[in-house]
Amino acid sequence: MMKRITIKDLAAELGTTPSTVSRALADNHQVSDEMKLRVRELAHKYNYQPNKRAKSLRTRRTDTIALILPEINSFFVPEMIFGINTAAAKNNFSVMIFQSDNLLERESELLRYVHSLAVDGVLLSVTEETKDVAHIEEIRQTGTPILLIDKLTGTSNLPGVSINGFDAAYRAGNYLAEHGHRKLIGIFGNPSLTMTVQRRAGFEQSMLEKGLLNGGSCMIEVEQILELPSVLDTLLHDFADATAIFTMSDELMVHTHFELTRRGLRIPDDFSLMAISDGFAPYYLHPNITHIHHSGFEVGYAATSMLINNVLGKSGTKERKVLVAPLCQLQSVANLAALPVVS
Amino acid sequence: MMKRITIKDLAAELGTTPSTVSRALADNHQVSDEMKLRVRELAHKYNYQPNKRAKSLRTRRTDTIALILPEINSFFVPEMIFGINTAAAKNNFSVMIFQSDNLLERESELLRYVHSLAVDGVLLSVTEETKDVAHIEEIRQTGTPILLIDKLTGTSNLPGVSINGFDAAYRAGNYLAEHGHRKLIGIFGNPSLTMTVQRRAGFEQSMLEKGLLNGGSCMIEVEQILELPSVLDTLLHDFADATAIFTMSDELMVHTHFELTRRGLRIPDDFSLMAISDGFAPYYLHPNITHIHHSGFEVGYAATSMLINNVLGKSGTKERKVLVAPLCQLQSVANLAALPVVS
DNA sequence: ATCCTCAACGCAAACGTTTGCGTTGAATTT
DNA sequence: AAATTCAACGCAAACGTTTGCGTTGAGGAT
Repeated sequence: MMKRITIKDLAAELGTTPSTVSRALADNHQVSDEMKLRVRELAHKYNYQPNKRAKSLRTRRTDTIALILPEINSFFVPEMIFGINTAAAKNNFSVMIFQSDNLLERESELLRYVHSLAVDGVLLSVTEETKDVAHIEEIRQTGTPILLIDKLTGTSNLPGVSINGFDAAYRAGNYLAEHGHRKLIGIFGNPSLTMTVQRRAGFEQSMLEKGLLNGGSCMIEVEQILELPSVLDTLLHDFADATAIFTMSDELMVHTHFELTRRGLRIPDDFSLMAISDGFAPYYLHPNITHIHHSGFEVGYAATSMLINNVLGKSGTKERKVLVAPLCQLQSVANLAALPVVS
Repeated sequence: MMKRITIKDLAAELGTTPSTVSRALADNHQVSDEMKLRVRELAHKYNYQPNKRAKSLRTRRTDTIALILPEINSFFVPEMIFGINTAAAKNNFSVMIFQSDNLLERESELLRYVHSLAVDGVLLSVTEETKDVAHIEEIRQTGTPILLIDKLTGTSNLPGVSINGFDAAYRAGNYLAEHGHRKLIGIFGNPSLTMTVQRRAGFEQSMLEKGLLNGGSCMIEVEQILELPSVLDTLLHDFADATAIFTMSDELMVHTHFELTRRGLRIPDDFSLMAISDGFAPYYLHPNITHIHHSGFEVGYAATSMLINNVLGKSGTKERKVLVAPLCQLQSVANLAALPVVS
């Protein structure tokens, strides 16, 4: 177990001072080429690694951002982390990950905690409980940039990046309508999330414009995924003549897909299925699910780049950024419009 | 933008010194109850947050561990991160995440980098390229505990935690054999991974003991998931009378499931399907896939607990720990043994 | 010979904590 | 009354860096 070697050790062995060694390693013009060479050789010989903690104490920069998210699920989140990590790595930043477990209380704690960690910025995906943003503003006032990611607050107008949920659901509705589907079932998640509100609104707007709102279509929200089987039982009975189902998320999609095939219903023959999805699960299911691609990678990458630019002072924009999600046309939606219309 | 308030500021306002404030906040017996009260009140009034970087510089403890993994996929990894995070949070530790992109070169860089970050320990999931462990030992010699996680090295005997892949695959093979399957197809991943070697060996051992090795069964390795469709084409043709398929991972499982259903083959009527899985995807697919549950959460949690105990000096064990993966019996395996045996 | 310039380096403070040790004054003991 | 004890606090160094400024000496200009 070797002692960790410091700049002082190098200085002592070279018969110089820490300041010169520091400058030499930083390639400062104040030190001669000869000295730079000697320093570098010794540093390499001892495999010297600068202590970034000490450095950050002095420079007040840590090159670290914190990511706080409600939970780590298997759909959207991994890709988002991937995007965040690559953007961070590109800028030589590190990222620390924390979970709020969807609890406002824990979110507040973590915000204070990362502040004590003196990170350069924080990426925050708010919990379902987060309405008031006092705890966020509290940290923000200290000068630590905070950027909301994916899950934004509804009431406040804090800067953040996410996809345009309204638009995504709106275009999904249009796609179904344009493929001749007149009776739709829309399945949504927890209604207390702004994400749900927006997507539902977009879908509703589409149905309104296409004149599908009051003709055997329906929209429903399931808070717990466990409720889905029984909800679908009711739905498939009450709206048996619906031709297409839309789900606002991957989780709802895979479970809906499962429930349909479990009942022996075929996709897209008996029901068409469409979703807003991260873009992976659609390829695991048969037939591949037509979806609006909500890329976790892009959201993560864009948000992290913005935040770091903010930290580096390259950018002063503190706006909300919404990404548009492209449509990915696969095999789960039947084109009824191609058939002769029965009047 | 308020200046960050420090222990000095508190001391100045209270007419005392930083040392007393520090002790007061630490509830040290050397300071009077009255002073403690005054300090706490002021600290609360100003919402004082101690600077952990400064603290860690002095105490030589950062309460942070680093996690380095080859990639962030959607199957095993998210749950493992979840497990790591909860174990860390329980001990008031933070975790930083880095990706090596499955490159040995990058792994070395990251190892040096996290060392310069002065983390208290590191969780390392090695790349497929990692044979030599010099770069790992280099950091280890400095006193930073390193624990391998999930993906271990084959040659060296560095401490680590993972599941018993041999045993998992062995029991999967037994399960299939005991359910009357005599001709099996085993599908495995990249053969250069020790994980693959072990699982394959376990499956082979089972087939050997059950006498299935040379009777129309086969084992195959696919390096790239993209190869799977064509590989299955060949397999299903050459081994058309096989009754069960085993896949060593989630990724192989979902794609195999897809390829089967795409071809109109029914599970388990035409083929039984079994896998080693993280335990989520089996429930998305129909029918639910019988699997050996390789819990990412448990692996992550166990490893992190071990590492932190090591950091805290509570434990000196530097062994390898293998977890056993329980069998989860669902609907994808037909019981042929219940049928009368045709002689 | 004197002055100025400038390259190359050292000194020391600072970042915000923790902590060993010394100091103070009051209370207790003899 | 002198000595001892002890609670409560301050001093200063230290953790490993960075950085403003001062110092040194050599070389060139006058």
